[in-house]
Amino acid sequence: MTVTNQKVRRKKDQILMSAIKIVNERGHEGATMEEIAAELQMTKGSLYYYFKNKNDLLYQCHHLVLSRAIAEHEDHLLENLSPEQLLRKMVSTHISFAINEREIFSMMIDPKRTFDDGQLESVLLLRKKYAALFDEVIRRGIASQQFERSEVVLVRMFILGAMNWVQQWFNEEGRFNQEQLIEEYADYVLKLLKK
Amino acid sequence: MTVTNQKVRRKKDQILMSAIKIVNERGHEGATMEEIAAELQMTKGSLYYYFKNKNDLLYQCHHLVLSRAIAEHEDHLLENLSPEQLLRKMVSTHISFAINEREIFSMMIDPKRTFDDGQLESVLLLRKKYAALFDEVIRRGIASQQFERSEVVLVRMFILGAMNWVQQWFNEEGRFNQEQLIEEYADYVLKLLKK
Amino acid sequence: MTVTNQKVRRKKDQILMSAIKIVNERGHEGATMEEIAAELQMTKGSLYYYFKNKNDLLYQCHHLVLSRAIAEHEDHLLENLSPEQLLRKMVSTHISFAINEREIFSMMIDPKRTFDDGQLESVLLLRKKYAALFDEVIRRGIASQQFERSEVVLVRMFILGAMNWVQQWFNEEGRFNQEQLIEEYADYVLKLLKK
Amino acid sequence: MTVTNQKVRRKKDQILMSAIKIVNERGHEGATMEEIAAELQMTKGSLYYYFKNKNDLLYQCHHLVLSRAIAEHEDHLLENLSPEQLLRKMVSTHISFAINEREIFSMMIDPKRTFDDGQLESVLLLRKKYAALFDEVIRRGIASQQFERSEVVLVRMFILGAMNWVQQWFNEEGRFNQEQLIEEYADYVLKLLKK
DNA sequence: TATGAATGAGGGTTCATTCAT
DNA sequence: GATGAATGAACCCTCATTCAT
Repeated sequence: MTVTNQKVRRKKDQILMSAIKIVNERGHEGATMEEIAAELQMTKGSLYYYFKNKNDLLYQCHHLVLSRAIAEHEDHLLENLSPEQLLRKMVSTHISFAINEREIFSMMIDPKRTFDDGQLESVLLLRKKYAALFDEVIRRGIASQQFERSEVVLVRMFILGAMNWVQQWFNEEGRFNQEQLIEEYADYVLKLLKK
Repeated sequence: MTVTNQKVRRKKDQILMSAIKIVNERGHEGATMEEIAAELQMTKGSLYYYFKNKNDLLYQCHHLVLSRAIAEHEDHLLENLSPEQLLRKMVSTHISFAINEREIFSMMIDPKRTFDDGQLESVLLLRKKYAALFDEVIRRGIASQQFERSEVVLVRMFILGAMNWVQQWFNEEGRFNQEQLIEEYADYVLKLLKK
Repeated sequence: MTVTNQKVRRKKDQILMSAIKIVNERGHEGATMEEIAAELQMTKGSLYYYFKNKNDLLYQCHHLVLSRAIAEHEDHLLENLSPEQLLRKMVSTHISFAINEREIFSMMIDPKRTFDDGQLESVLLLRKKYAALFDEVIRRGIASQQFERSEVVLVRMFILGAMNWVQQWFNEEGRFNQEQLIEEYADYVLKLLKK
Repeated sequence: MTVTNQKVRRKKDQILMSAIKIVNERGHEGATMEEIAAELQMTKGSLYYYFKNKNDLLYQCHHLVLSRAIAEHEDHLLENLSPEQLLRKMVSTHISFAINEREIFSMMIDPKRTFDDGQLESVLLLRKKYAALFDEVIRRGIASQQFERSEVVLVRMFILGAMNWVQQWFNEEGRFNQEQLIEEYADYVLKLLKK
């Protein structure tokens, strides 16, 4: 990759981070190209040098986020842990993303109304991949007879939903800190799954 | 209340129903005053006779839906059921609302972005009341030693999150229908809570 | 037709005239909705109450103009004149339109790049109708053996082109006035056609 | 001229050819500097090394095309042909340009809208020269008593208009090909002029 | 009460143009 | 000579809101 491409890549990433921040503050309809640009002391027009249009920008935000989370989960999968240990790590990763990269993760909501066909396909693929990681662990647990047989897809949805919701209310100053929250939630998840 | 006021009240309700429908279809940013009015064969301008502005209309939609859900839960609470039976009913009510009043209900997700201060206070109050209903049942279960001791607030958040998330993916044509979904989810909830 | 519809109709016509004027001065790409509105002391946004978008406005301009010209030609056709007399009248009408309603007529130029499929079809139909009026007269002349046999379509194109071009250069203060021009051009046309 | 200047000259010509092509495809408002540059695997910015601005580029396109057409006509004038033969050749040249250099040639239609004062003067001069070539032939024909006496300017306008119009409708796939069209049109022109 | 009509602020997008490197 | 990057003005269009009737 040329030096130039690296610079473009870095700039694109900056814009993405800026966009993610604004979108999270204002919602993806409330976020304007103007604001996203202003965050980086650029002008609206400049964004179009890097992204085809607002939708494209939004799409790439989404893509970036999901990719990172997937990568982290995949690292865990390579570590050769028991299903329970593995799942605890994944819960931790997921909730950490949801809280600490709140801006990023909250974009998981409602792609169907936002993206066009080409983008949607790609996003849906990535989401499927993300979900599959959890399904995989759950299936391992069932196979090793540590987890109860169940509708894997449904229980995974249940768990992901519970964890995603954390962003809506979690607040560092509240009664629980992040670690406690994660531990507690991991317990819930395992109680749900184990025999 | 005068006859006139009754008529106004009735019209307001019609508008709310129309608004709820459109908002559920298009999202609250995608819904336009034009469409909401058209649904009732009115014109945009007329809406402003009944509601101060779009925000006010949206707020009252939200209020209405949340109130109804609360009322339904409260009915269950009066029925003198076991904590388990009660919770199953509440899960059913909640998920039904989440699916059928998709968008309006999901305004719960981020009211701070939508409502102004006066409205926000009222909404937050209603939400607190809503949450308290679940806490109440959980506490009853713990008191009767059917449910395990736990951080009531945390586990309630976990459960509500799991159920809210349903709107993101549930689809009538999928592998599970609404009833099956509810039953399964109720099982999960109870597995989580019971000793 | 209701009174209201009449008022809308009249307003629409005003806007069309305004649009025609601006488009003629600036070209249809150079003409902005802003300017068209300003001409009538309206605001940009108001135009969208009457027309779906710029393209629609442009389309209706075009349609209006052609319809009027067609109507005038059709009046002549009913008058029971000899092909030569008829053609002289049509030349007069066409050139008059081209000069006096310059703004209007110059829109006949290049619809393919401006209109979308639905509009294009309608415009093309109207143009075909317009052309057919001339073809009809030419055919009558040939049938009555006053005009020479020829490729009707081609010779009609030749004639219309010659007349349309007048708008590009004619100028009231020039060596010829409008009447002289029309008479001379009618002579050319007939010289071209007659045996 | 230095070697460098020659290279610049050659590059300028390449750009002009590219611009002419794009303008002919997209119209002079639809053509973007980006596209023109892309055609030559250059970047937008580079064009500004060779041309002051888009208008300048357009102007030079126009100038080039018009000059070529004039040159071609002048070649014919040197060939010592009869007025009729000469005119046929000129009709052929003109129509060929009108069709093949569609957009550039049709800038002839309204230069006042496109060019600034300095450019306009030059263009108008060139056009006058162009028209004069036709007038010359017509006068020769009248002088040699082959053509009928007439208002030379008017009849020339008539003829040029008829030929320019060809761009509006001619289409390679139509009933007539370019050669047939030219022959037929030449016949019309001569029928118009000859005694 | 209801509406037709108008408004204006603002958003997304395009593109000619500039300029440091 | 050439380019990458940025700019900003302008444009089309949407929509909540207003107000006279």
